[in-house]
Amino acid sequence: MPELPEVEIAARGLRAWMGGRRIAEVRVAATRIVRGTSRGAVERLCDGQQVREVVRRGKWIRLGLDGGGALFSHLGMSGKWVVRAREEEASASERARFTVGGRSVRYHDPRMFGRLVPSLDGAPIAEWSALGRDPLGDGIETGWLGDALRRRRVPLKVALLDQTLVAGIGNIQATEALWRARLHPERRSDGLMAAEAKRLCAGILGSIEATLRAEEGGEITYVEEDRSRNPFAIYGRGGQPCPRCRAMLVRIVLAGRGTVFCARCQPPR
DNA sequence: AACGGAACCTGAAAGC
DNA sequence: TGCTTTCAGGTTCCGT
Repeated sequence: MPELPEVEIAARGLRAWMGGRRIAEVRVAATRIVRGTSRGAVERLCDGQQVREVVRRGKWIRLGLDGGGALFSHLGMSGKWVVRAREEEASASERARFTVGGRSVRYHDPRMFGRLVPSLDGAPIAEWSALGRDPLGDGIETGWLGDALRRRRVPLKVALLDQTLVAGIGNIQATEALWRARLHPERRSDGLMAAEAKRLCAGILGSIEATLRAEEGGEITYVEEDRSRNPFAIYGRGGQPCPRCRAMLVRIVLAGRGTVFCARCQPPR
């Protein structure tokens, strides 16, 4: 599912396909994707507008339009931006279509958890304003992360999933970052030593960068669409040996989410 | 107030 | 073989 690296790749795609170009035609097919307002509102906002910039923060993308408005995009769990020839037929999961530069930029989202949110004056929507630091855009550093974690009293995994702390981390990146940092997902966030916060900071950035390298280029495939192409070290690998120490990877449910970790190199405390 | 769990969805995989 | 059930999880909402 889309987390920071996948959304970053989507933003790069949108920038290449739409940046500086005029939207000649818009069609939003699924009302559920828009929510709160009508699909017509999105169509009226974007129709004929030039895309001035494409910015990503966390798992959100903001398309800035030359008329002053903006369109915000969240991919939910199965959203994807793709480019197609204009004449190519719509797939069953197509929810919106933007004709730009002679090509067709399409939003696919089979499960429809994603959202397209119009902002008439370009002002940030509440979800965007609430986001914490973006590891790539803002950068994160050890001292800040350690302080922020110590102010909370939740399992580390829960803290990492909180978009108001570090924006863009989802279940996969949280799992991978904790493994890289050799930290147990249930360790309490207020009990971290400085050295551990340093490892976690490096783990977050390392995992995001590794995922970006593994997934960039070509059209993106989410791991649950094709499990044979799992680029992650331990996500989705419960019951298999830890790639670092060969102990059996354990899968638990934490905060309602599948959580894989190595009981040997991610000790409970 | 904070926290857990359900709901929202559909396609794929597992179970029978 | 084919139908049914379970699972996946980002975010919001609701009940305790």
